[in-house]
Amino acid sequence: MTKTKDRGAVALPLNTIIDGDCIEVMRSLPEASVDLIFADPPYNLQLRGDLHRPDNSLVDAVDDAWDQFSSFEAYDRFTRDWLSAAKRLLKPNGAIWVIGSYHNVFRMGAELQNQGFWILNDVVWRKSNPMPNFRGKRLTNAHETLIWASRDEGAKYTFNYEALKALNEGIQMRSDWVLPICTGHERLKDDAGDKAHPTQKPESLLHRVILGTTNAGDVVLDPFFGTGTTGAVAKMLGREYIGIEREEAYRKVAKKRIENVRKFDSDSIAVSTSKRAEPRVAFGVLVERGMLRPGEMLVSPRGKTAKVRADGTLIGDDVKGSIHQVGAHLEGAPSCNGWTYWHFKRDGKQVPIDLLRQQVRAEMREN
Amino acid sequence: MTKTKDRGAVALPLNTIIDGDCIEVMRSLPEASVDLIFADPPYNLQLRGDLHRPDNSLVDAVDDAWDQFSSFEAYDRFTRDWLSAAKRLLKPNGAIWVIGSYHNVFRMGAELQNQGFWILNDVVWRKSNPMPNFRGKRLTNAHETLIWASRDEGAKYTFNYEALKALNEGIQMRSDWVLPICTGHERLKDDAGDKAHPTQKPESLLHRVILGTTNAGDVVLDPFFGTGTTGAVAKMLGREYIGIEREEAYRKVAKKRIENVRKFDSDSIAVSTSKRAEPRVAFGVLVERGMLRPGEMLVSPRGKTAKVRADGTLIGDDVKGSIHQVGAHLEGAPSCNGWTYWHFKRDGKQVPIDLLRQQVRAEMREN
DNA sequence: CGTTTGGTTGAATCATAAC
DNA sequence: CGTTATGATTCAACCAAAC
Repeated sequence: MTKTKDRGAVALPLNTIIDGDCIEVMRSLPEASVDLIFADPPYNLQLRGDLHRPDNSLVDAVDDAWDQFSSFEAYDRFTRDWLSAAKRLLKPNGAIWVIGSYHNVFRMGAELQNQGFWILNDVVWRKSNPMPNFRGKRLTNAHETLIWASRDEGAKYTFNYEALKALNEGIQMRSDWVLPICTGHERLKDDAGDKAHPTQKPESLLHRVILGTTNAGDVVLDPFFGTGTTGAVAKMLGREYIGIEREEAYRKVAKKRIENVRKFDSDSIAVSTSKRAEPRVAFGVLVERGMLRPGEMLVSPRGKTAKVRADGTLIGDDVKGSIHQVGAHLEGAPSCNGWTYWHFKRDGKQVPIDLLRQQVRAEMREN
Repeated sequence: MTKTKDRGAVALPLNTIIDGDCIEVMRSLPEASVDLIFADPPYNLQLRGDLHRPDNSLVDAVDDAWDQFSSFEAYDRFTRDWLSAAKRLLKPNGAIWVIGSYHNVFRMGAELQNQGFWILNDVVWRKSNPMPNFRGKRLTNAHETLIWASRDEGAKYTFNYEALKALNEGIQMRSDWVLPICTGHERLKDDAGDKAHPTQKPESLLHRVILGTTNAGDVVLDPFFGTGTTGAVAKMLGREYIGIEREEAYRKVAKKRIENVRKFDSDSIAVSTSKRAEPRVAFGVLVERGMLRPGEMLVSPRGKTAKVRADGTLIGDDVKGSIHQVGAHLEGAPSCNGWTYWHFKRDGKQVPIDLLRQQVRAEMREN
């Protein structure tokens, strides 16, 4: 899996997690060699005292040393340094994603502009299940903000418009994304059973970022690698990753995690480019949320099969397209409701995919 | 309707629209005299050329002179000046709302922090009907960002938690608000039938802001008044407004608009309040009034018991003190609300002692 | 085995009046 | 001003145990 790309004198260590401070490491890597950077830096939360829930339990806050800065000036200096090192690494048509909260995102956004990055969108991750405001003193902090920017104004950045549109019921993707926070089995635990990292991001978020703004084979670098969500999703989607992480415990967890990830096959990774492909339902969301996996086979009541692709389309023996199109073709029918036609296997039984849609709808209703 | 508030030498011109540059005007008004500022400054859009829809019609872009700045530095200087003038105007417990897009909001947010404002929330206005991205080159820009900040860290800002919770079907209000953009009858037209202002904000947005973060009678200032949405909603909700606007055409439209607005009656303006705003009642008063008798046993939901003493304290097996102290001790909790924790028996049923406090408060209101 | 219930938790700048 | 005491406050998701 590990390989390198030679860029003149220095090699680019692909699909590895580099130990060290991200600024120093980035400065040591060859310039103009990376297609996309995804960065989830410390938020500088500035929490004051303890916080208890109404039931008197204590909230496990982010109080790690790596999130502490002495002042806005110190945080700005840090931001300036890592962003300029990142810019140097990007190819001319490369792009960057950063994520943050109101504590730090305004400073990151301003510095991106100061350094000549060109903001393409700010994107709101609307959390379907945020932590409430326990004291009733403010609004529930229910979102985080991502900024997507190209290296320079006028850059020919990558944007898979049709793939994201397919993920969004055939309607063009908006700048607000409703996704659950990372919990349950996806949330990595340490040996003691506690969360391995206080701020692990959901794979669904990275799925959308990487699918939408890179091509297969692109190099994706994450300078604040943590537990390696970026690397795991990049590997699934057939992209090359480079992680930088200075905490040994995080590196260890990330390495093991990514080793267990299987790359989806090429058919599954291919995204829609046809303007005709306009699925009328958000089948792609099931894939994005991990309810169905790219490469997984769906079955019809009469035994026809088709394979799930990462952008929410299907591929059969001699046909590809939406769940409805593929179903109609296999049945020789003018139309077909893919939601009731296609089934997946769970515990030996065949279950219609419509069941999964109902689950998603239930979650969406709650917003 | 027009009136003034004297603050020493200079009068505060309430419910008027002041002609002039907002920085100069704000500097001329008395300091620490305003409860809330709502600011919708120029976004510095940096548009590059005309944009046409797929049907070749031309998009009517924001290309007004007031939105043009020569550089980020010029925009930052402008932001610094109007924000510092605004901060001077705010009462110690005052607060500010600003709204912007990714073009300017990061610079505003950073400058708010630089000047010592304390960010309380960033709020996403998620547009239910945004303009699509006609070129398919980016995500649909479907939201704008508001920042809510108090004048200083530690300020006792106004937040009508219960009112916003009621607006949200009984669930606490989140930081993402889904509201339609301003269209239809609400969208003001000029004499030629064109939109009177390119960026008129919906009244629903200001309704939520003003209802949630001011009290009736508070002074709300808008330094970029435009067509006066802030003034119109402030008047409806029984708040005093001050508008500053340098364009005569906007002032004229705003004045006429607000004259036609009727204030809601007092009952409609009153909002749900929290228990915190209710007068404090000493537990001993219940004993004093014979609602509970010394020697009577109180019971917790989980079966703990304590005895009422004549001085309004409780005594348990190995602890005595206030209803809160004894409850906290018996539960091993850092704190405990004795009013909801302790119950007395009436007709065989367990009733929380908070019911008795409500009776006392009802009697107090009648006097 | 399916369903219900109870417990836990998540990037959080989370109190205030009285003394 | 600091200290002490009162007392207000939660939503969705997941999981394990109970039924």
